[in-house]
Amino acid sequence: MTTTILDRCEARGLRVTGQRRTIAQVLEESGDHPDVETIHLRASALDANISVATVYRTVKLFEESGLLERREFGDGRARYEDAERDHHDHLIDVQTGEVIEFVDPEIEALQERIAARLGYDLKGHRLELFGTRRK
Amino acid sequence: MTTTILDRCEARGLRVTGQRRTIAQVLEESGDHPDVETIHLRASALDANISVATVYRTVKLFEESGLLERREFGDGRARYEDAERDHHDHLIDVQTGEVIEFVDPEIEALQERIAARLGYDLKGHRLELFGTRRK
DNA sequence: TTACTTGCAAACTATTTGCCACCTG
DNA sequence: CAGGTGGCAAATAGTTTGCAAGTAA
Repeated sequence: MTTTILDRCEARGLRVTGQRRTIAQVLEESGDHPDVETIHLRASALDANISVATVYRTVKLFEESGLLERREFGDGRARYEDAERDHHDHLIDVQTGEVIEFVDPEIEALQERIAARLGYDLKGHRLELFGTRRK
Repeated sequence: MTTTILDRCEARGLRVTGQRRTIAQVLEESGDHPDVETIHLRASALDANISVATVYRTVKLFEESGLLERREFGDGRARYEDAERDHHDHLIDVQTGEVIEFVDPEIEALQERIAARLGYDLKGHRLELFGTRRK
C-alpha cells in the first residue's frame, strides 16, 4: 500500500517520462491540496522544462487512471491529491479558502442513510455530499 | 418569510428594473438549481431583451445582497437558489450531475462536532463540508 | 522504428468588465 | 436630472487541444 504514484503509474502501463516522474514526485511530497498552478510551480523547481499544459494533461491522465483524485472546492480551480491516501473528507472555510481535513465515520453512514431514504441506488454511482451550515 | 425575491430586492433598496424583476421571477419559479445559462434561457422566454451579462451581474448582486445563494457542485459553473428556502444540503451524483436535496439534522451536528474537535472557531466563519464515499 | 508525449500557442468555457446609451427614483 | 443599470463586445481565468518536434519502449 506504500506504493508511490510513480509505481502505480508504471503498473498501469503508462509511459514514464521525465515530466511525469517529476509531477508524480511533487504530488507525492505535497501534504496539501495543490491546484494545477501550484503543482506546476513546484514541478518547475525540480525541472524547469515542464509546461502548464503538460501538468494539465498529466494530472488528468493520472486522475482517469485512478492515481489521483480531483477535488473542486468551489473556488473555480481543481485540486488534486494522491488517491491512495487514507479516506478523509474536507471542510472548507469559505472566506479564507482554508481546507480542513477530517475523518468521521458518521458521514459515511449519513450518506448511506440518506441515499437509502431517498431510494437512491448507491451502487455504480459516485455521490458527493455538499453541506452548508444553517444561518 | 413568504416574501418574494423581488420584495426583498426592494426592501434592500436595490433599484427595481424590468430585467431584475424577470430574473427574480425566474428564480422564484425554479424548483431546481439553475446555472446562469439556464437562468438566462428561462428569463429570455419571458423577456427577449435580457443579456447574459445582465444575468451574471444581477445574480451576483442578489447573492451579495443575500437574496440568493450561490452553489458550486464541481462542474465548473455556479448555480443559484432562493436564499429564503428552508435549510437543506445536497448530494451530487458525480456521473450524471444530478442534484439531490436532503435535510438531515445529523449533518449540522457533525459539522459542529468536527469544528470543535479541530479547535476551529465557527463564529464568523462559513464552512462548507465536502464528503466523498469511501471506495 | 513507431506510437506516445511535450511545448507552444490558439481555442474554449465560464465569468467579469469598460464604455456609453438608457432608465429609475 | 443624476447616478445607477443594461447591452455589447473585449478582457480574464482556468483548462483543453492542434500541430510539429521529441522520446520511451
